[in-house]
Amino acid sequence: MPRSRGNSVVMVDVAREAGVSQKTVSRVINHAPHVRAEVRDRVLAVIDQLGYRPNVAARALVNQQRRTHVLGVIAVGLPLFGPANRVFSLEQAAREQGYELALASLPDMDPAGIRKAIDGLLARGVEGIIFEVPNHLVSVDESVFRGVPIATSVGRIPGIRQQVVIDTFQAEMGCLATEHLLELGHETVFHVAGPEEWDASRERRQGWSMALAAAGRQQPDVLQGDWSARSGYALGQRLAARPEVTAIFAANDSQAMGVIRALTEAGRGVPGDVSVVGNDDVPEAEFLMVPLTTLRSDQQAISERVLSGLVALIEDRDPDAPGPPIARELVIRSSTGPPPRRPSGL
Amino acid sequence: MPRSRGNSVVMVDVAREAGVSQKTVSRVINHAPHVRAEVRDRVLAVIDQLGYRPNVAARALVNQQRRTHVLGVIAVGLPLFGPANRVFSLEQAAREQGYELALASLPDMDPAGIRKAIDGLLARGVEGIIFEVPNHLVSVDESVFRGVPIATSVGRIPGIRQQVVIDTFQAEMGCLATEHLLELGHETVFHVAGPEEWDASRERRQGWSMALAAAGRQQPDVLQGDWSARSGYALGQRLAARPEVTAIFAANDSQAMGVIRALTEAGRGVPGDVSVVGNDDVPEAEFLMVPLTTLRSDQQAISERVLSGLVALIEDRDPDAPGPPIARELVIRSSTGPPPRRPSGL
DNA sequence: CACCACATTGACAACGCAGTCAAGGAGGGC
DNA sequence: GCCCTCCTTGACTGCGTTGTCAATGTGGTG
Repeated sequence: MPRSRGNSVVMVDVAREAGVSQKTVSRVINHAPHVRAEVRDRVLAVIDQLGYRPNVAARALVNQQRRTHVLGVIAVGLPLFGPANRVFSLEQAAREQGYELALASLPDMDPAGIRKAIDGLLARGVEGIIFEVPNHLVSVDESVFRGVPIATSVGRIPGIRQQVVIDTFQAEMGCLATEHLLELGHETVFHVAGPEEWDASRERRQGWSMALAAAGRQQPDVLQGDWSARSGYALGQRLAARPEVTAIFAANDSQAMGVIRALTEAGRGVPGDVSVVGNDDVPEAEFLMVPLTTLRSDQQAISERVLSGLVALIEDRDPDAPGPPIARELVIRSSTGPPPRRPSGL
Repeated sequence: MPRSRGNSVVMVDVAREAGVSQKTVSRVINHAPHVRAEVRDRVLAVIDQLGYRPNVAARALVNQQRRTHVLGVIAVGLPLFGPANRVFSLEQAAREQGYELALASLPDMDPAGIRKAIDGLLARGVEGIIFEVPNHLVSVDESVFRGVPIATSVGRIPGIRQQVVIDTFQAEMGCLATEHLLELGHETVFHVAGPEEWDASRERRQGWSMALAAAGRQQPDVLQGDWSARSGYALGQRLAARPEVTAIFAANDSQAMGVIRALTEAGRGVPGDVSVVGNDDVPEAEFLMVPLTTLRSDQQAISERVLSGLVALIEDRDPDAPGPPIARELVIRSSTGPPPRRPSGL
């Protein structure tokens, strides 16, 4: 019976050993004033000796879910580079601000699953929720949040009051990519999009669309993928068959890789015949056989702002304090260049 | 003052509304027997109507940290594909078994950081810890675990009793890759390794070494990288300069990508002049310009076994129950082939 | 009809901790 | 030297839940 009373060292044990009352131990633990230095040291020594650890459950209970210093994260698509990286940088940012993260990872955006995840997080006493669900229109009723503030980097979720939204400039990314290709002299730019239900995908597409419109170019039909290299490959095969295609903006680097593979396979060189831009700047992008031109944004800054916004909301401060600027840039490598000369005059 | 008493619906509220005692509500919640169906339904209706949610803190408190159904995960290197994928599949496996995960993500293997992470997890009342720290010899004293069982897929951590270890056959992976290249006719196989301090890296290297020894081949010096494509590229450049290199086993797919880039850049074709094998089978591997021959193992099965082993330990059952077999296989694509003909006779 | 067994329900205690309030002691001003 | 103040400390209580045990009701058996 191993779990008999394993770590049963509780405050009273420390108190008895140190010859003080339980309350005094509590005071020492919480750095409360009015404890003689000598007593404090003695108590601390006993704590160390006995290996005492406060029981969070009791603490949370008495504190009436006031300060658990735990923030919840609801993440979808963790195997993807973007979300995984986001969670990682959030964790770092949280640690810096003295918070811990409770992660609920979901395979998809099923509303029932999301509701259950929120319930679970709330049950664990999180003070706020970082809602990394890729679609801000997913149907969650305000009531499921029970007044706990939330932060998101996708878009304002309708009907939720306690909410801070950090703009990640996805549309601008699409714009930057498209402008770069147009500046190189391409007639127009084709787009291999991510899944329609992801905000980031839709916004990047809008940016692409706006840039084309601003330049007065015709807007080709969009090819819709699912972030995967596989989908990029399949869509790339279709584009490779169309001679008028000379420039492609893929919504992420994985898709861009698949597109490049398909083009190469079909005998169309990159960037000689077709230019390709990705998005994310995955660590491998620089070291592919044809180094990928792509878009990068400062994930660490985004996470810091998401986090400080949420903490501000929790602590009743102004959630819109500036925070670090979010850098974003086009990284030009080898997969983009001027369009090929027209085969026959003009 | 938004955080006044947000979700103050507690059991007594439900009890009062339903006209029963608080204890009866408790029974309904916990599916305890001896509650009349009619009463149960009435209570459930009130719970739904009032939006009551049990307070975990109180629950955990009274249960003496016995059953929180939360498992801790200590993960290092989350931005890497392997660890991120592992956490994801662990989360799924946990959900299936009725557990939740509390994640502590660490940037490195600093022992102080690990100790702090364990403390934090323990403080949150986890019943077990999945120790996804890539080196099993990292110095953690048994006492910091306070009797909580741990599971790991790296290797038995010395001095810890309550422990279940799942073998992930890393050495076999190295073996398979090397044998494949030897069978193709290569004289020997060069190895671009991962960081020395990662168990997985050392084991893959051992497998490579054993396969070479078994075939009676000479064992080239190892080039040590850090999992990144960048390091693969740097090391690949050195290998590209040596004409005797015709086969390379890279410890993961990212490094393999970098190696292939370096080789190509130096004018050595893959697989025409040099064959390259990776490890992990990242989703992009199939869709690179030269589709990567690589090794794949069944992450889902590994996670299931890690989890069920840990749960068995927690529930005092046999932790070595079989569980699903862990499939691992060589995926042969285009980056490997027979060695080139010797330039001059023999 | 008496009695027993068992289903159903509730009153009360306890979990580990921090808040409240009061008691004791030391120090300073008159 | 007296009184007031403030520092230090401890006894007691309550947070929301479940375990224990007793009380009540219900039905079946002899």
